[in-house]
Amino acid sequence: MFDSDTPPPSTWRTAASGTKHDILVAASQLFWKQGYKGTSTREIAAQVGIQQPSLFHFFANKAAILQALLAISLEDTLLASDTAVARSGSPAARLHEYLVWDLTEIHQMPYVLAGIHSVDILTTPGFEVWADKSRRLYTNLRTLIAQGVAAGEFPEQNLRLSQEQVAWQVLAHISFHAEGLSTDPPAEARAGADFIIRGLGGSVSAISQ
Amino acid sequence: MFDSDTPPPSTWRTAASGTKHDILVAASQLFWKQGYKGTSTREIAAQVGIQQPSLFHFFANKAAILQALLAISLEDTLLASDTAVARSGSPAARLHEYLVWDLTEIHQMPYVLAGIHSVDILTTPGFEVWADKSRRLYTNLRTLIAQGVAAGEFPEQNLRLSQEQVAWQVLAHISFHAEGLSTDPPAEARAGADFIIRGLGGSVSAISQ
DNA sequence: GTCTATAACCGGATAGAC
DNA sequence: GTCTATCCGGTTATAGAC
Repeated sequence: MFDSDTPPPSTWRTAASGTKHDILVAASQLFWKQGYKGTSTREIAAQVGIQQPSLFHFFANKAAILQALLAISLEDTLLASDTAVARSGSPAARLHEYLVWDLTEIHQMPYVLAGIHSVDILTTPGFEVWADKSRRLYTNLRTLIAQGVAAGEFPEQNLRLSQEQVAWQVLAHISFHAEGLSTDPPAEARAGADFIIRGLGGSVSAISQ
Repeated sequence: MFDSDTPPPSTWRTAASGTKHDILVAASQLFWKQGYKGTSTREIAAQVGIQQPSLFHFFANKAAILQALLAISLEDTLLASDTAVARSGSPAARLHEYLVWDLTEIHQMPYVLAGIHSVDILTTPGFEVWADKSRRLYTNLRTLIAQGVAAGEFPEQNLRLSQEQVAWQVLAHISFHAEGLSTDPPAEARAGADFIIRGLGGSVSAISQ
């Protein structure tokens, strides 16, 4: 996906310790299990081992925690998908490579970045930036699939449905990982990318690893 | 999936009108968009056009609304998956047939049955019945895939991961339908089932429709 | 940077009239 | 069957001490 000298900026690797980091990890797990609105700031604080008002020393309000997680979830991912769209060569191979990268990230990061992309969150006033990034990410997915169709690697299909299918496959992996079911992350990332390429009607064996 | 003289019992078709039905439709849409905890009984009532306390004439409490939706979501589906597992013949064909039936139901029913199977709901005290049905449904999915592997229709794979992939594909279709993006439900149900069979490593063309 | 105390608000649910 | 009025517990956020 990236040349060895140009890795993607890793937002979450830079803040890998400290109370602020602990809050984000705890919040992401609780948002995944219970949803954003369903998680109280008391629960987050309890998980971290501090009192509820202490959260507001690190984040202005509850929504700021959510926005930090959206940044981690969307910024690198959008960048990587931009790169995948712009590059030349087999679209199916580029999509596969992007997916392996994304699913590998999911297995490596301490956050559980599901439950923060729901309809109501992205339509909340003040979240237009994230709604826009989310929309651009999904547009990139459709573009990659369309390129694959044009190249004869995928059959004709409903691009909007295919986009939804790909996006929800990623959520399947987040959930699988968060439930502690992962035993061989690289193998599972590959299995996830393979599943999607095959599902879209492509051939995995045609992609040179 | 079923002989023409033995259709599955349709829990949701029997209560297709009235205020109680309207409450379930409104609640399912809001639970999908905002989650169970994130949806207030006042919002549900407003959507139906009644005052909040009037809800409690039809349902003992908020959880009873959720349980009614879980019944609609799980009972027929579990029954259909039991049948798919028990029948003889090609496992891939039986899985495909079950998926087409399930995805077609999703497109026909007035409810949006996502957002009610989250971890925290199924682990709530008093919800053991639904947790059990959910577990049995997922076991059936794994069994069908394992049968397909044994029959040589699918390659060896991580059954737990495959189960997760199949389950989340169904959620992709619920979301696609709920967003009003559906234009040709039968075609989309088939496309969804095909995607999964191919994703699992099976051949769609080998399945006689 | 973390705490206690508390303000202001919103949640589910009940009582009882009509 | 639907309403108004209301209780009570939980929620976010602030004030201010240490």
